[in-house]
Amino acid sequence: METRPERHRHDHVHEQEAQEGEEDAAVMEHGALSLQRGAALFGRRHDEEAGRRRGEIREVDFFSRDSGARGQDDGEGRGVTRGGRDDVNIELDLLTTASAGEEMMAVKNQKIEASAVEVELRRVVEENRRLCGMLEELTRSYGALYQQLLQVTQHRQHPADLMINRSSLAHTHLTTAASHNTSSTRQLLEARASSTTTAQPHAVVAGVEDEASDGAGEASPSLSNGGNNNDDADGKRKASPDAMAPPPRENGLQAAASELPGRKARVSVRARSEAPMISDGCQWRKYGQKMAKGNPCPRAYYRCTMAVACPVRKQVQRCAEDRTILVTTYEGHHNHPLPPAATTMANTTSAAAAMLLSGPATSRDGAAALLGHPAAALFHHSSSIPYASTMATLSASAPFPTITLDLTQAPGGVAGSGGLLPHGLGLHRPPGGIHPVVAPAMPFPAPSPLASMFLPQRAPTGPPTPTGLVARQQQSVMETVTAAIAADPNFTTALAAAISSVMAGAAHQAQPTPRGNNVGIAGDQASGSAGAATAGPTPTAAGARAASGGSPRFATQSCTMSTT
DNA sequence: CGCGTTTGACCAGCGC
DNA sequence: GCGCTGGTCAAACGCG
Repeated sequence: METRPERHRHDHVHEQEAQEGEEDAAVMEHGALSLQRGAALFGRRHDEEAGRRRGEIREVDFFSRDSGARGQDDGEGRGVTRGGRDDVNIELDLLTTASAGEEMMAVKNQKIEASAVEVELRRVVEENRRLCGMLEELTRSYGALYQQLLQVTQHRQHPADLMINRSSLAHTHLTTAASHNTSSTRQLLEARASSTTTAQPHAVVAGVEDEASDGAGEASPSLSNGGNNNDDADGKRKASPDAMAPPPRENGLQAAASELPGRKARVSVRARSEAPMISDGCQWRKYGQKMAKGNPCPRAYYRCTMAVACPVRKQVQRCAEDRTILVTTYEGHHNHPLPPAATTMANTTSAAAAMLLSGPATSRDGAAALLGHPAAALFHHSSSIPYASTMATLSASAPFPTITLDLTQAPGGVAGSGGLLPHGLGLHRPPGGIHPVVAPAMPFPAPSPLASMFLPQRAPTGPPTPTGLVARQQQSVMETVTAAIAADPNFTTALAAAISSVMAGAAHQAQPTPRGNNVGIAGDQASGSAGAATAGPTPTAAGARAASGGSPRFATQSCTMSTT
């Protein structure tokens, strides 16, 4: 930092020297950048050397024997590095003048060497950065594979639950370089494909595959599968972009998906927010608004506009019971590259949907069904999630399987829409208020990183609130969590990893980690969605649109997952 | 003028 | 078959 000005001065000086013909051709050949950097390094090195020799040489007639250029150079360097100690600088230059020819050559050689070292340093730094990235990716892939191994183990213990999270597997295939040797995984995929005749969430599976194809081909329109799956009535959208989507692949899963059009997964996020919009990294266009039955607040319909034919849609509606709760429902899978923030959310929702549909949810047996889900097994297996001992949901007659991430429950068991039992055992009542469910509780530091994922991008009015500051302070934790989620399409797995990470991070940051936050499975009929997420409109859409820049208060400090 | 929102109309699914 | 509801379309409108 402090040497930067000095470096610039040296660069400037040496450029002048070059222009004045005092630099030989050898130095000039290194180009301006190398020359300058090398000169800068040399300047420091030279100063140090001069300092070591300080006291050995006492002559003071440098200026009288050197060129004007050198004098200028010395003067520049002296000002910065020596703090105005002219004697020191003089000694340095005196040393140079003692043996003018040889010293000049030595200096230039040192400059060349310094520039070479600099270049090498930069190269190494770049390589190190690249390796770090690779290591991170490998770590993520390893974690994903490990969690999937746990799932496989669990599946073998429970043959009835042979439903495999195809999405996570596919994702792993895409993201892990060493995935080509996961024969067991492929076997499981085969088994799953052959078992599509069972009452499985085909729509979700198809959507998952779509996500996989996304990973394979970024802008692959194959996501149209997701669109088909998501469209409960394909014929109803003759003119819609979804209808333009290619037909389902010959894959049996796809065919099965088309056979069960109503089986489309949704992921709903309930967040307590006074802000009209929440940020999920995507761009949305409102295409409709309806008054939903039993809710005075209108429901807004949004479509992803990041791609022409992106099938992802989302619904935004405020909770009838508590209008401070914003329910955002995602549906479908993006067929285009997403920005990191959007990718995180998309992966999260897709993974949640995959988990939901990959389980025996069709039985609608409630708790038993979800308890049999491999994801639930993960919770059981995870020693870092002491409260995740139960996954239950009561039967909900929702037309679509929906998994709800409830971020509205406050720490300490104070719930926004539903109460929390001691130790985080939550009783979540969906907006519809029809199906209370027992939700497993999970410790979360406050504010919840998951909630932070939905940090609002706009606020109706007013300056950033303290909550926003807190959120920024914990951005690193957020990033850790979101990265963990994004790394694994299996939402439950990722969530477990995220929670563990958060807990560790919270301890590291010496931040309080109240255990009032929960992650549970519950029935929610009010919302659902899958895909990417973003801003949510409010009943006051116009005001919401106009408002921006603020940081609405997010009291979301817990996460409850509910499924229907 | 282009883009996004609003809003009434239309369509399909579902229950009675 | 009818009505209700959810979801979507598309013309009208507003804003920058």
